Amino acid sequence: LGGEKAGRRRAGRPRAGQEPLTRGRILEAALKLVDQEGIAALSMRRLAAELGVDPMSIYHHLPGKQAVLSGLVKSVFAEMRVPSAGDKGWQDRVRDFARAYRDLARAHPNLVLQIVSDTAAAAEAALEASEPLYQALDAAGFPPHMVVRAADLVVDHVHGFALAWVTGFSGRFNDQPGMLETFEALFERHPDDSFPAMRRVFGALTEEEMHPDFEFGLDVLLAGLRDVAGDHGERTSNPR
Amino acid sequence: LGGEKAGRRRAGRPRAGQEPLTRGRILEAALKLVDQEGIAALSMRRLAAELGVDPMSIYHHLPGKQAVLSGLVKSVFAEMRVPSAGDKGWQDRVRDFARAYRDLARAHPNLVLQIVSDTAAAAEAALEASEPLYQALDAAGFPPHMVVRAADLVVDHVHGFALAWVTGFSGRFNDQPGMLETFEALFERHPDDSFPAMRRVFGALTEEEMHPDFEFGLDVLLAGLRDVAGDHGERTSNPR
DNA sequence: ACCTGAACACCGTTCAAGT
DNA sequence: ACCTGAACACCGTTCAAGT
Repeated sequence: LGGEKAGRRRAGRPRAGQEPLTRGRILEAALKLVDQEGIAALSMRRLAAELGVDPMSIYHHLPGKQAVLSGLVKSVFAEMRVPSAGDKGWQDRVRDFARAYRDLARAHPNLVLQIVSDTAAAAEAALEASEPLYQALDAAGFPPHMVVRAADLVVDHVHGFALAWVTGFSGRFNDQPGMLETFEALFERHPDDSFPAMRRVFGALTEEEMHPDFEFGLDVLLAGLRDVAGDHGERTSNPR
Repeated sequence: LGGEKAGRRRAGRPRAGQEPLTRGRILEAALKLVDQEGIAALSMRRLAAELGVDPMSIYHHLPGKQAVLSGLVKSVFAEMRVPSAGDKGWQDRVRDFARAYRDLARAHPNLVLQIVSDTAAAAEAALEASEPLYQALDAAGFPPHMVVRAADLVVDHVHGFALAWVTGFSGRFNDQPGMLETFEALFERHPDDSFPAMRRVFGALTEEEMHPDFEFGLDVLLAGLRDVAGDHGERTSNPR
């Protein structure tokens, strides 16, 4: 059950024919492992086996497991591409950013927990990725303190959504057959007069209407920002 | 470095004088351990040592480590208290829920990652806790499909905020001296013409204005919900 | 019934050694 | 310089045994 990769190698420099171990090759293998088998499958020993190498060899390129995880977060952030602004209005640009970030999470579901929790690692990479968001909010004419808060809000929302999505489909919550049934089963184990609002709401819903809706969240956030900007914001520019 | 708790015990029933091991005592000790030393400190062996018991004894009350973690999530949810509705309007009731949920996260920072990611465990406990939120949104006159989406939105936002808060202060991000300095240090390692919007925004900010603001997020969300309700919602009731 | 102890199959990482 | 192997101090969990 190791990997069909390679037999034991001899100590010393790599021989002429074989490609040497590098940070890049290690992270590539680690990402593949995490994407395919989940974060729990990533151990230094397993990773080494996958690379056909002694576990300790990895430590010459990355200082430890934490560094492997951080490296993974950085490399997926580096992949993130926000569509160029063009002549779009600030709201569409905020949407573009939020969707690009969501897509990053969607591309690596097994890494989402790491992405949203390892801010230290994400900080530098996220800096690069966040500039378009700050440009959009700045272009909207919000004052600086509102720009940061609005940016936090958008990012927090993507995090919350990604988390719900990822735990939903690995747990049994957003599963194919039956979030509604899950709820009804829960209701049945409680007195009839408990949870009146939830019973009423879920009772009136189809399975499809249960699915989380990323765009709805964006609509609400943007409408809210327009509104609140009026109070605190002294909006100045960009009619579009 | 174990714990100053107890020496080895003998096999067999607990003696008359000592309190027997129970699910409750185990979870209590586990929560204390997690609160004080973090989630990484929670191992079955360490937990057993803390209880003065053989590691395997725990398995007679909880089927495994996953069950301990789920039990922890459930017990903190059980502590959650949302202020009663009184004659407050739906928006204040949504605020009450969101604040209560945030406070739960704030009370157990080391458990936040577990809370936001273990939806399976949270489902039942969260059901109980979420009824006030559904009542508020239902009372607002939103149609059922909007109630679930609005509820998801509020919960996702609290999750995102809690995550940012918890990783902020355990990493070095929201740290006492200097989020702003951290950013400036990052900027200095990049070309002068990079990140124009972020440089402008952060340049105009005081340290205090950097701090995340939970209430701002709530303001935006509620304003957005009022707005969007007008489009899709056929609001019917509760002028207040 | 409830608790224990040895054992199994793993971990991450240090350190001294090989080439 | 780069890789290795044994060793250390941990893990979660199974299983047979104690009282």
